[in-house]
Amino acid sequence: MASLTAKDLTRSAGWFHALSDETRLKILGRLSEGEQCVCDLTDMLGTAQSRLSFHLKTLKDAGLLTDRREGRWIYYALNPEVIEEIDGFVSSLKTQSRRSKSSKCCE
Amino acid sequence: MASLTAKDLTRSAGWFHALSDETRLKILGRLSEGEQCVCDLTDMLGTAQSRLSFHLKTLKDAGLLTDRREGRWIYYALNPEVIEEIDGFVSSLKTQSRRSKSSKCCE
DNA sequence: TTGACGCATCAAGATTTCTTGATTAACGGA
DNA sequence: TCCGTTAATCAAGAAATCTTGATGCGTCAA
Repeated sequence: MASLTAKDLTRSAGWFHALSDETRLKILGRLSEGEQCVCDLTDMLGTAQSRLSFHLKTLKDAGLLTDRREGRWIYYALNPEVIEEIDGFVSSLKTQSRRSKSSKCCE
Repeated sequence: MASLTAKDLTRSAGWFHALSDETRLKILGRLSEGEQCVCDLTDMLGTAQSRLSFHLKTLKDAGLLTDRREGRWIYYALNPEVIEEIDGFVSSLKTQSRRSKSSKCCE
């Protein structure tokens, strides 16, 4: 967190932008149960297909999802590596926020 | 993550929106070293004062920051409680993404 | 090879967010 | 009290994002 390059900053902001939409959080919630095809997600969200496709692309472009085709269907899944990176980012922020909280007591 | 109410969803999306901007991530990086007054942040960012104020408000409204006045100055700091909540959210997503990854091996 | 299905992409408009410059409010010192 | 400083707020325009409906592309089955 402390030493983020400009590139890191852009990438991190991209992660959080991908997470900043309720529809996309619902998608992630569903995918956290495992890989899903687009058709199942469409049923769950009850939304226009192009809208879902837009949000899936947003998540995928940010690196949070992977996809694969199987016949006519396309399956999306969480990308554990990137999610670990996000977790690392937030964890380090947490650690530092606790440190700075305690430092306030002694100033 | 699995059982998010509509209200939770909105709140979580709000957190991530607050984190989705490079300027705001820089602010958080600075505040992770401890409380800072607005004037110091202005110097660091070299940006218009109203712009900084806008981003501080965005972060504060999402719950990530606290502020306090001391004479003429206003000090901002990370809000550890909310940052822990965010960390909890992302951690649970991480845990589930690992689980679903391994489940793919056995289907 | 034709038609139906599953999904991505495109274009256009609607909405939200961001930036900038001006104004205002709160505070402390002279 | 008056003035300078610090920072929030406002208004307006710019830019980014989202939604919708239409279109296109790949795949499978008949």
